[in-house]
Amino acid sequence: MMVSEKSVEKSFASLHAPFIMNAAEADVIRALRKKGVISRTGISSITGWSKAKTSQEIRSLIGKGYLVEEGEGTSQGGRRPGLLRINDQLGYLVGLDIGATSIDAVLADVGGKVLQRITSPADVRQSPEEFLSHCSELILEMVTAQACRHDQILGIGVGVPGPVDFSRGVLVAPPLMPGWENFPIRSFFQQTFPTSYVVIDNDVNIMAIGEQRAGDGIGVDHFIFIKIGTGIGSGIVSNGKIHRGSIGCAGDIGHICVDKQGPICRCGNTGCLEAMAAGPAVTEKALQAAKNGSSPLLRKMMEDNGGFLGPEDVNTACREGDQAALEIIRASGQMIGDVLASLVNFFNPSHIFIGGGITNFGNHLLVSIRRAVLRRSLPLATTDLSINFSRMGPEAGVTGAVALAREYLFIVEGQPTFKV
Amino acid sequence: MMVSEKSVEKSFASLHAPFIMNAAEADVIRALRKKGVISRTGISSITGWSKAKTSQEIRSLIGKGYLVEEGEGTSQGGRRPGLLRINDQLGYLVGLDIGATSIDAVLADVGGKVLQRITSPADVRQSPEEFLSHCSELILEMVTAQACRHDQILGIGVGVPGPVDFSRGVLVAPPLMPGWENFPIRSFFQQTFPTSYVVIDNDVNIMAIGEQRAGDGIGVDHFIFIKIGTGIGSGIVSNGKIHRGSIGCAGDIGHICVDKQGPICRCGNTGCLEAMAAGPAVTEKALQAAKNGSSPLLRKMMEDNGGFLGPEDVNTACREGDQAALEIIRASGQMIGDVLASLVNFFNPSHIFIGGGITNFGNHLLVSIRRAVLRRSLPLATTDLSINFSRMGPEAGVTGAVALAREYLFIVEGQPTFKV
DNA sequence: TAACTTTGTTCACAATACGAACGAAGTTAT
DNA sequence: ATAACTTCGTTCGTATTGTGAACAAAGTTA
Repeated sequence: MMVSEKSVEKSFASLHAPFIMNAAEADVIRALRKKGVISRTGISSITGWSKAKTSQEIRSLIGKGYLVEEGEGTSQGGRRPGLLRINDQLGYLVGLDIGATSIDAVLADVGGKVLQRITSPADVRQSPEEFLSHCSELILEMVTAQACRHDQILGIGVGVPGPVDFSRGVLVAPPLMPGWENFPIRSFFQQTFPTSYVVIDNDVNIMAIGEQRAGDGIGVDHFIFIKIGTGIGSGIVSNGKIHRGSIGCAGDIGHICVDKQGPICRCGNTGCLEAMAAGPAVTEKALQAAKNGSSPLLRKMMEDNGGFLGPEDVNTACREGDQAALEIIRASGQMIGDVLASLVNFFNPSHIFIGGGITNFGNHLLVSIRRAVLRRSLPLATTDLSINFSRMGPEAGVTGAVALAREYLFIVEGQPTFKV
Repeated sequence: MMVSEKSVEKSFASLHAPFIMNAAEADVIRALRKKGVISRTGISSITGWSKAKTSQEIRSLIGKGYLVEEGEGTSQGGRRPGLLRINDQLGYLVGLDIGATSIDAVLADVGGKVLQRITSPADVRQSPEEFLSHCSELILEMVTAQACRHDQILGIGVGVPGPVDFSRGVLVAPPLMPGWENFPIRSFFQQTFPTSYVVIDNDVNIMAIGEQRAGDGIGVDHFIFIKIGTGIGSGIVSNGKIHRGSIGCAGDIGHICVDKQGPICRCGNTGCLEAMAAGPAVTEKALQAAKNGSSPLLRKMMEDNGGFLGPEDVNTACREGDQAALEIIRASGQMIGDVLASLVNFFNPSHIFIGGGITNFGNHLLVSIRRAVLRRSLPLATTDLSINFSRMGPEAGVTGAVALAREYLFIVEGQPTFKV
């Protein structure tokens, strides 16, 4: 009686994160993470543990509900292997990508498979409480839609547009959202989702993580992810790990100076990359071209738009062969490329991924960036360098947020912050 | 008989690197590395192993000759602890810092204590065989002077002025020493010193390692070490580890563009930092000032020198209050600072250490660098940033080379490249 | 149908690591 | 000065951990 009651309690409790395990079990989980579906013998040969021990640990993990059997594989000339996988029904993960004007949220299973995605307009100038309550509602909306319980949310990964003290999980002097400084995002979410582990990171860092876990950055040790949109930022991966810097503001390349005689930036300095080459600068130049007559097409688009032009208008004009628009995009690409050239010399990455709203500017932008980098970097640093748009599109952020949360799903005895 | 013979053989063989040990023994060694001299109980509490097990492993390590007893410590209110330390007589390490015109070599014991240091002029344009033979002779000279055997050299750390493929231990497309490309430095040294493990790294990287292990960089996770001399280079530490980049040329900031209208650099581009702010540029500007009459003092020094001026002359002139010399140094500092400002935004280090020949230019240079960085970097990135000269002087390189070699002294069963 | 192969479990055994007890060496309180 | 406590390190019995060998299960191939 006693024993059976205890075991029932335990199997229920085990549905709540974090999942505690020993080192050998962690090896098994790691092997499963890598391979997805694999046999006991396969796990044994990956982990190095004997077949006997491996089998035993797997029995334990199945007992706890972490693993499930997934039918049988094909015979390799003998008995068919019994396949195993991590129990995706163990619970759910949430990824949040907080932008200045919108929230991107996904609900995924513990395997990282996205079940639902929501995008919602929002204003980051709201108070953190209001804004995050909105986020919680979005999560609960998905929870309801997917018919799961809110206490099955095991991890929440959050990307925010500002510098983050990663270990404390708070924003540090964020220019876009001053009221958020030191706001305890982690405990806010844990009030509503007490079963979940909450990780906060910079928005570009989570995009880089997304690229590293689910994009073309898999297996790449040194790369830079550039986000070009309203601002310009970057996520840095060094030796396979995110480089966040001393106080978490690494990658903030938007305010690198490209021209001391340039226009004044919102940061107060002159000639910042962001002020000269990001979205607003591009549309500003386009408006000038429309007004001063150098581009009749842009002028027409402006008039049709009621006096406004967006980045996508410049792109359209460029596609239709408008020289002024092309020149604006080229100039932007060259300035970005000049900055990247310095960073390539300094950091020697093997890949640069470019993402963010400006991505659909297409090849003209990419070509000018590449050309500038090739011209100004050391030949050695560029021989093995690829510069490309991220193929993950707008999903890089939330994908990375989920991947980040997923890292902290399991906890190993003795090791305070173990990542599987 | 058999047994005793065997054990003699074993204890002799154990004098040759690498020293193989199990995981628990490695924990003991690691604790000893950290504390230097420590009791058995102390090791037990650091490693987490029980007193019984710790004692046993220590007995084994003493038996192998890796550890020695170091008298007794002071009582903490009970029996006096028996102190232990790593056996410094185990063998010796060599650090080599190869410069364009000189070799800096040290012989150290396995504790890292420098026993002897030699500096010798050399020309890197020699063939690798000639040059490295010269290095070997220097090492043997020290070996003789210190009355140790050449087969007691257990590790050689080498810093070379060029990009290094660290895992293969060869230079990759080095501009200063084209004939060295892919030359097997490692096996060259192992012919003469078959008992030693040879590690090759970039010259600025080993300076950064020196700063990290024995200088003000101890415990600093993110820093940049800048070397300013004939050229300008940097060593990068991210998350406590050297960042070498995709092909090993990370940190090569000398060819970052500071002025597109600037003079032509030896790399072929225009306006590189190196061409505008490094040693040769400084002396060139000083010569101009001497010739065009804007500095009578420099003119006099030039004439006394037979038409030449060195960086130290500019420094002297500056100290004596010469305005032209001061302006030259300030301009150099500002350009370096402007580049560093970009790197600070990108990398967010907590420390920048400046070393190399130009270091003794003193405060004028440092102040202008700091001022430029503070003006052009994000305030957030500079709040916690310290920019200082390295206090290790010309010994940073060799110290780092020894530290690097020392990491590979012990090898743990199963783990291919374990660092203690 | 017999002879291999591969998978996974069982079980006895070896090794590993620990706790408790103890001896050794010192310090502090009375 | 002596008793009582502390700390250090070793010894030893024991519990735990992990393994290899044997075996059972399930299939494939000659």
